[in-house]
Parts: sequence; C-alpha cells; structure tokens
Amino acid sequence: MNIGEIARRAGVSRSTVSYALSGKRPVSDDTRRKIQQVVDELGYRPSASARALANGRTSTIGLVFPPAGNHYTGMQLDFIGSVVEAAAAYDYDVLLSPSGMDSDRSFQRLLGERRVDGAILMEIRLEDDRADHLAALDFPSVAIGRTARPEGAWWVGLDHTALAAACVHHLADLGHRRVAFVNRPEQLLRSGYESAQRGLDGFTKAAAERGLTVRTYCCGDDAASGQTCVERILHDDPATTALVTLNEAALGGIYRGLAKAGRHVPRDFSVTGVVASRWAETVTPQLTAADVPAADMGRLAVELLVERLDHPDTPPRHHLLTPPISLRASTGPAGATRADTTA
Amino acid sequence: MNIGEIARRAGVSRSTVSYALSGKRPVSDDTRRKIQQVVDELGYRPSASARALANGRTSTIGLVFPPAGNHYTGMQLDFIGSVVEAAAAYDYDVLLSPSGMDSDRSFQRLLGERRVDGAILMEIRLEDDRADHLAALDFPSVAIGRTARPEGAWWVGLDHTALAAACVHHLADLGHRRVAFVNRPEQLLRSGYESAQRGLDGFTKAAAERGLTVRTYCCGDDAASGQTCVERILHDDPATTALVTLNEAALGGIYRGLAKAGRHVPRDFSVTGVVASRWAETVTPQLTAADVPAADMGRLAVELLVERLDHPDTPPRHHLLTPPISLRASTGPAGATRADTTA
DNA sequence: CTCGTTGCTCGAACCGGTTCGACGGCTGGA
DNA sequence: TCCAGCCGTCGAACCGGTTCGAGCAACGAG
Repeated sequence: MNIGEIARRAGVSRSTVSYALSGKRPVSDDTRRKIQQVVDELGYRPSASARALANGRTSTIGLVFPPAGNHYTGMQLDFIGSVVEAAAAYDYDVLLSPSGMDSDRSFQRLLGERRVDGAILMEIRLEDDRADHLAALDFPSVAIGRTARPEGAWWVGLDHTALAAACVHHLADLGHRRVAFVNRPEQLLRSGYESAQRGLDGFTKAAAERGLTVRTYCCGDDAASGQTCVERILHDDPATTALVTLNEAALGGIYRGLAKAGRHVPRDFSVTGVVASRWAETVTPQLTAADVPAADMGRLAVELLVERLDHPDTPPRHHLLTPPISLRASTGPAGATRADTTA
Repeated sequence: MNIGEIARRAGVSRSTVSYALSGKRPVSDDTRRKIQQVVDELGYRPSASARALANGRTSTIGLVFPPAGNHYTGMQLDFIGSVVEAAAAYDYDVLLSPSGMDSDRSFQRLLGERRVDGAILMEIRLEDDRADHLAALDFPSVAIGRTARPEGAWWVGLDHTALAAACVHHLADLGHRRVAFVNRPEQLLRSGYESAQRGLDGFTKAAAERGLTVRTYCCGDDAASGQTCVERILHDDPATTALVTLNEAALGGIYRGLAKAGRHVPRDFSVTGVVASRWAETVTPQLTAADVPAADMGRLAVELLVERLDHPDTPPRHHLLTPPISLRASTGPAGATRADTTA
C-alpha cells in the first residue's frame, strides 16, 4: 500500500496522488474524489520515513531530559505531559532522549541522524554544553530554563532568583529571623544546575537584605534525605524557625523530620519554597509556595519551537515567568518557639 | 555530508562505504581505515529517515500513554523513565504517543505512517480497543497490564487481584473488621481500567473470605478528592478502622482527611494499598504497601518487545509480578478505636 | 479558424541510504 | 601455464514519498 499502488488503482500517476493528498497543486474534483475513495478503501497513510527523506522534515521534536540515574520529580512529569500534548496539537510527535553530556550518544542520534526537526531541553545548567552545542550548530531548540548568558537564545524559564527572594520576604514579613535553605543535591548545584544556583542566589541576597541569619543545605531528591536534612538543620541551629526549599521530592521527608523533632507546622516552624501546585497540595499542611507552572511552561516551549521552525529567521524569543506565592497552610508568624530559643 | 560525499572523498563507491560502516560484507583494512578517517573528519552520521526507508526499520518504539486530561501519577513517570532508559540500551528511541481510543489520530500516526517498529501500551483496560486493534494487525506490541483475555498476548503486569487480597489479609490479620476500599476515579473503573477492576475484585473476594464488613469508594486522582473520600468513609461508617487504596495521587489527601477527623495513623486507623515505593515513603507515617515495581516493569516491557522484534515468530511471553507487601508504619492492630465502636 | 491561455496531469529526477548480482585481480593447485 | 575460486569493490535498482518542468486538452479571444 504505497503511493504507487494508490495511483494504479485510481488510474492516475503517483505525482497526482501526491498532489491530491497534499493540496500543493490543483487537482480536478473528479480525480480527487477517485483518489480519496481508493485511499479510504485501503486505509492508506503515507510512510513517515519516506516523506521525511523527501522533504527533509520529520515532524518530530526531541525532548531531551536529564541523564538516567537522576530521580525524576513530579514537575518533570508535568513538563513531559504538557509538551507531548502541545506538540500533538501542532502535529508533531515527541521523541524522548535521555541525555546529559554534549557528546552523549543519544544526543548524537537526535542531531546527527536527523531524527528530529527541533529540540526542547529540560534541566538546563548555567553553563550548558548541550545548549552551547545546539546554538553553535544553529539547531532549532528551546530551553526550559536559561543559561548564564541567555541573550541570543530561545527559552522559557522561571525567575528562580525572584521566587526564592519572594519566599524569603514572605518569611521575613512573618517575623522569622533564622531561616534555612534546602536546595537540590550538591552534585546538581555544583554542576551549575540553573534552579539550584539562581534559587540559592536569590535566597542569599534577599536574606542579606532583610538581615536574616541563614544556613543553606543540599539535600538528596528523596524523602529520606529530606528527613536527614531537617535533622541537620535543627542540630546546627535549633533556633531555626523556617525553611525554604526547592526540593520537591524531599518535601515529604522534611515534614516528617519536623514532626519527629516535635516542631508543628506552621505553629512552631514555617515551610515554603518553589514547588508545583499538585505536590504542594499533597502534603499536610498544604505548602505555601511559589507554584511552578510546569504545564504552561511545556506548552510555551512547544509554541516557541514551532514558531522557530516555521519562521527560521525570527529573532530569539523567550518567556520569563514569575508565578506568585500561593498562600496555603505551612507558614505562620514566628513566635511560639522564640521562647525556648531565648531560654 | 551524505554517504555519496563520504564515498567521493574516500575514493570508493557508496556501497563500499555502506558495507564498511555496517560490516555486512567484508571490506579490506586499508579501505575501511580510509573511510573511517573521512567519516570522523566530517562527523558523518547516516540519516535515520533514509535508513528507515531503505530497510524498513525505524529503530524507534512507541510508548502509548493515557489520553490527555488525565492526571499523571508518579508511577507513570517511573514507567516512562525506565522504558526510555531500557530502550536506549537496545539502541531504540522512544516516541511518545498520547492516545486513548482505537481510531485516535496519534495512534494512526504511529501505525499507519510506520513511525515505530513496535509499541508499548500503558494503562490497559480489560476490554482494550487499542490492544485488540494491534493484535488484529499482528503489530508487535507489549502491554503494561493485561486484558480480560491475555492468552495470545505479550504483556507484563501486576497481579492486582492478589495484591489487593494481600492487603486485605494483612489488615484482617491485624484484627480489622470494617475496612474501606479507595479506588481510582469512577470513570476509570467504569471504562474497565485493569488495576481498578481487578483490585476491586481481589479486595471484595478476600474481604468476603475473611468475613469483613466493607465499603468501596471511587476517588479522584488528587489530594482534595482523597480528603473528601475519607470524610465520606467516616460519615458512612464511623466504625471503619482501616482502608486499602490503589490511588497514589489521593494518598496525601487521605492522610489529611484522617488527621482532620482526629484519627491517628496507625494507632486509630490503618492505611495500606498498592503504591510505588517512592511515594509510599514520602508520606508520614510511611505507607505499608505492595510496592509497584514500575521501573522493573518498564524494563521488562522493553525486553519483551525487543525480543518480539528480533524473533517475530516467538510464541507470546509475559511476566506477571506479585511484589510483596513492604511493612512500613501505616498499619497496626485494630483496638484503640474498637472501644468507641462498641460504645 | 487559429493562437495563446489556463487548468490538470504526467514522467523523471531526487532525497540518502541498503542490497544484490556481477566483475576484476590475485592466489593456488593441476 | 591455465583455470578455478575467493576476496574486495562497483554499479544499479530499490525503499516511498515530493517536486519540477513539460505536455496535452479545452477554452476564450481575436
């Protein structure tokens, strides 16, 4: 059931079938109907590979996500879901590529073998080999997150600096003076992982502005690490009354650690951070947090990429999002525990 | 930089280059070295589309996941991650396809346009259009989950009946007599969603065996629904002392509902169910549950599919997994609340 | 009636690989 | 010395589409 078969049965040439189906040249009504009938009868669909070979477009976009071994977070799932959905709306398929490094094998497949028309990069670093590589090749791509010098690039990102700062201000406004910061794992921070770096930066600067006493911690992406981290925090400075976290996966453990230490949230201890709303609402008490609009970001990334593919000469565009803090139930005025602090 | 260019620079014919790279026919060492050198210099990689067109294999597998609009659960993320990883190990890419119905557009793209060599189906129903369709076409596919009549099919599944029963027995052994079942959303149950159906079945039968008094509930896939559901349970029968759930996403809400109602877990109320371990460990107290080995299942599915692709005439194979219940901290002997029940 | 348009359709070339049959040169045995 | 056989290479055909230039028929204008 290739195009030749259709042509034969419809009594026309292959090119006429092609034109009838693509509409790129006029075809008489009679002919078109005849062809359409044969196509419907046989359930014919043109081969994606052949079409891709002929016109150089695969109608597929690559979604490059973090190296294996990493634990996936809920946010990433939301990204993937929304990217796939948005891509489908533009008639693109999504090819998943687990990739880390520049010279990664799977990365080579995407680009070198021309499996995709463009790519969306997740989990950006401030200095990002992959992003640099793509830019050097002028390969159409959109980053979810922005590098240290995002000027000439296409991206959709979160203003992690501002978000972390907003968390600090929120806590400072409530009277908290000793605040901890629970970041993503040290390995990610050190490798220049954007949200970890900018979040830490925003936290530190805002805390300095408000004259807070702070400690910052790295924490593994799982509940057990979260619990351990809280233990360390309370051991290092028992007078701590609040924390800010970027670490979604550790959240459950953080709560558990606080409960074990006898700190009631939000009466004795406030928790806030940057987390997707779904997860903020899962924990009890529900987390007051800057909601990461993962679904929007995925959709926006696809829209930018499609635009870039359709109009190769458009100047770079981007979206920098700063979602507001959603007040839920995990933060409250400092006070109760100040007593035993001063004691 | 196509194969002709390489051939010209190496001073050989296109076919020789092809053979040198694929190794399908012997090539002299001199020639091979010369070709390899040119390939390395130019960073040549053969076009995936052209190769797919020529030899009829795309080296891509399709991962068909649930229709958009569904909320994704943590389990699904683990599946996706492990499938992608395992596929990469076999040199396959993974194409994501959001698909529900048989005649779905994106499903048509995968099969009709021959974008993939085989497919993995997630979120199987007992009567599954997609699975039937694939079977009818003899299209290589592996289901994650099994249909009502899985005989001739390839699949890797969980014995939900046995798992739910195991939860019941665990609770009954602890002395619980009035137990609730929190299922996935009603819409999923009614559409014949496998885990919801078989889980309910296993729960009901085991409860009857043990002479328990039970009520079963459907619950939306989010925290708020979980909370509401617990309220309904305690309203319908305040003497309920335990529940079994399949609903990962509602878990946080279930805990919250219990806390709001003043039931302490596990002292006054036991909770158990079928949940991926990552999520069971996130909540406090950690959930005693049958751990869904999502990562293993993804890997096994890929292995089966690859085997089926490599040996088209192998008789159908499958894996039925029955992970044990991991004892954590959310279940305990019935007792404390028996007092006010009998009162 | 003839010529120039206009509107459809056709054949051929091309995209970039793979694969098959054939062929030339070298070696070894008779 | 001659021929068989083997090894390595080549040219051509093919996979299934798209696209371009050309050709043919019908039609209106002069």
